[in-house]
Amino acid sequence: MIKVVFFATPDIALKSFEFFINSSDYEVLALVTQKAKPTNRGKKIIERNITCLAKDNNITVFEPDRISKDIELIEKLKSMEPDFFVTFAFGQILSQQVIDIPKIATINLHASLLPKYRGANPICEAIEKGEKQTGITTMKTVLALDAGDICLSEKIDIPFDMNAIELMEEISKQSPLLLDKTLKGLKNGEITPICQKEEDATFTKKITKEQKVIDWNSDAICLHNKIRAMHTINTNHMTCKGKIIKVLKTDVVECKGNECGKCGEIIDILKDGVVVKCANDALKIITVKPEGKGEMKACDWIRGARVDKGECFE
RNA sequence: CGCGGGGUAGAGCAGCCUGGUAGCUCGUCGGGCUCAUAACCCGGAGGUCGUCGGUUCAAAUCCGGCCCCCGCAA
Repeated sequence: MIKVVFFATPDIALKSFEFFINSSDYEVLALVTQKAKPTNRGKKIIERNITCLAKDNNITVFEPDRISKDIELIEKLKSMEPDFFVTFAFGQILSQQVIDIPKIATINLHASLLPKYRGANPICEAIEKGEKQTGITTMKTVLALDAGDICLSEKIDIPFDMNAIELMEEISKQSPLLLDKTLKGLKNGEITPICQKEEDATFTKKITKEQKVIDWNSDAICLHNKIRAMHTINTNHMTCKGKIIKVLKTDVVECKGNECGKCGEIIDILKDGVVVKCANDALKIITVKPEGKGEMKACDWIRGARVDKGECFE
């Protein structure tokens, strides 16, 4: 039995955590996660799915404010004598003291093909940059962000219409196997971690509020990438008649010349979408979510909103 | 008690303020026009107006309770 402490917070790590719990090769000693914060409307505190899963399986849950400074917790973890620490979207930075606790190694799974897209936001940014492929990488955790020696990686294709949620699901699905192979490989000495080429490293940035607003003076392809990158997590929006309209799904439509309209203008209403002129080509809006409403087809929305061809989005 | 929008036909909405015949754009079904069509014309079906109660001669509309969905902010 390989003894593991799992460090994770959001749902993307859920399947991996579940894998460790259910596998007879592993013993999950504890889950370390971020404290649940008041979220949603009202001020309800909703327990995270991963915490529920741990509790359902009688696994100890730790929710430190800052693990590196929690001496009591560090001592507890030491006394558990783990073989591995596995971190996957944990959300806190570990100190060297914590990294050194497990007998074999502290391993991190990162959602990109390192050394590209290091940092907090690799999934969205890979899509936004129009990448046709990304992946997941396991590495030995070091103090510098996502800079540890690489154990294994797995490539994942990004089709033209894939959004961030779908990519996350794919990553979530493929992660357990990669973690399994990594841990067993390291334990048996079959894996020799390879250091990253620092010169190839790129870093992702946090998403800002301004990035969420659709700028119709961009190229259609850029907007398409941006919208699927931000899908549901940090959805892009536009304004129409003073209301916020979130844009969930789009496609790029060829548009010859610049005579067909100005940027942001609705140039066509089709059965399956609303076509809006961009700097280059046009964007077909397929699915939207208006302020206060649920997700709906763009053509359904435009029917009820009484907006016509020729009008502009801001 | 964080702020706010909403629940009306299969879909998206209007109507509510100022109670009195269930409306619009689509879809669907039938028919017509057409070489043809996602276009056009004619006709039809389809709604306990979220739910419970109150006021009233009369409630989608006014009043109160409850349920559900969503946006912002964090």
